[in-house]
Amino acid sequence: MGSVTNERDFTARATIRNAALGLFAERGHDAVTVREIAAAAGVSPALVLHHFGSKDGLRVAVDAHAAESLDAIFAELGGQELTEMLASGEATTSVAEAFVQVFPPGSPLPAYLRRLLLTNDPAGAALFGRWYATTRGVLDAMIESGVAAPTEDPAVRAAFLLVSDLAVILLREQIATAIGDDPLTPTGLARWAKDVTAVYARGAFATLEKEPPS
Amino acid sequence: MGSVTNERDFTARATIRNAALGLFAERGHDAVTVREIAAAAGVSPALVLHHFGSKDGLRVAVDAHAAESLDAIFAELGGQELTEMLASGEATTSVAEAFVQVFPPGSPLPAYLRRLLLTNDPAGAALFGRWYATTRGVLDAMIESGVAAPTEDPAVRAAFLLVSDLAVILLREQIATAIGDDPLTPTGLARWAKDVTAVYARGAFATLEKEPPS
DNA sequence: CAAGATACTAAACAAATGTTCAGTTCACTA
DNA sequence: TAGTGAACTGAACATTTGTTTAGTATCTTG
Repeated sequence: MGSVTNERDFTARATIRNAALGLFAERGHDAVTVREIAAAAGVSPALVLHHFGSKDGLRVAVDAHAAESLDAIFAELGGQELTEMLASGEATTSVAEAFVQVFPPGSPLPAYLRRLLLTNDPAGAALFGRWYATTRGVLDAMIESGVAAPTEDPAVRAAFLLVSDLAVILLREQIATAIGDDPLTPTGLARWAKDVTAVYARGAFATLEKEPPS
Repeated sequence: MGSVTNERDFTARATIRNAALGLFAERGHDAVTVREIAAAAGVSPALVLHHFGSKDGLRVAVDAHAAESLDAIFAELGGQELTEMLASGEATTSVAEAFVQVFPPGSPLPAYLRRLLLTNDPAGAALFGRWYATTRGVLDAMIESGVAAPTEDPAVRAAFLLVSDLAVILLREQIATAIGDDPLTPTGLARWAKDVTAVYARGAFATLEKEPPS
């Protein structure tokens, strides 16, 4: 339970939590009132407090729910697909790609992930910590199997790869206006992944050792 | 005027604006009250409204001031230093590096840049737009002069380079706990820049043409 | 120096906010 | 069926919020 694509929980508690997730993601915790959440969920403001104790309790519940959903996506990357990817040699270890494949277009989770990582609350820090550990493990495995290039500082390398990937989600809107495609759509992601893969494969500086063939 | 390192404006208006800048950066616009800003600036709450009309007017003024300071930093990168960098071949076109060199350790501007880029207000979008245009120009110049590798999609390439750089500032705290060094200190940045430069120079995947020696 | 504007404050106000409480409906079970 | 507890609501409460207003000090300028 807890998947985002098929949400089968229609209890009032879940409805409230989902309404809060959407509003929190769009406008931030402090800018959203309990009354707005209640109205969006179609219940009375008192019921929100009845189920979650306080507005902050609701925030904690939404954080946990969002973190669980987000972890489910990331787990796919670090888990099963790693073997396939190592075998095929394809580099599809991208959080952004997983987002596009799993989430419906209007999902509030990308925007909520943004809030989660930017507000200094422990839920965001814990999420990043787990994702970093997974990234580090994948990177080590890739290096050992000869897919990824070795590096003197694998801690920084793993952080750079993760962070560059998350930046697509964090700066989604800005990237969209800059390149003319939303990077969290199949079309935009295809453009993005192609060029980023080129950088990861050959770098971004002109190769000084070899002269370019043309 | 408007530099951050030497702030010579000691008028009450500037004091209030700077106090608001710090509080906004640390806790977000909505979580900070006019009374807190007034207390931090050592003035009465009414004076805040007297100078800026409303709390939202203060936010706009702080946004403009922060954007001006941030633009001043970025302008150095895209402007004068570009020529030197192209001549020397060194790759120091990093916003993060400029931050470390220019800002005092406890500067609120990195955190405020974070808020600026995450809240969908026009000031952040405009800032990113300017920086993207500059990055794009620098990239084109680097490609033409043979420093940077050509790419089929320079719009995406420029966005990726800018966004990967900004991510260091956006995810500063998370990176710090992950790698054990604050990337916005000279020590941490040195580690970061070294490995990122390696990726930009040689990529992150193992080169497939040559078999690994082991 | 006179006077007008500007900087500044204390106090109060109206609206909004999180929260509480008494009471009602509903579901399940003994 | 009677009853017990949970789900749920409407209304009120206390506090906090941004803002206003009236008045005082301070500075500038003729």
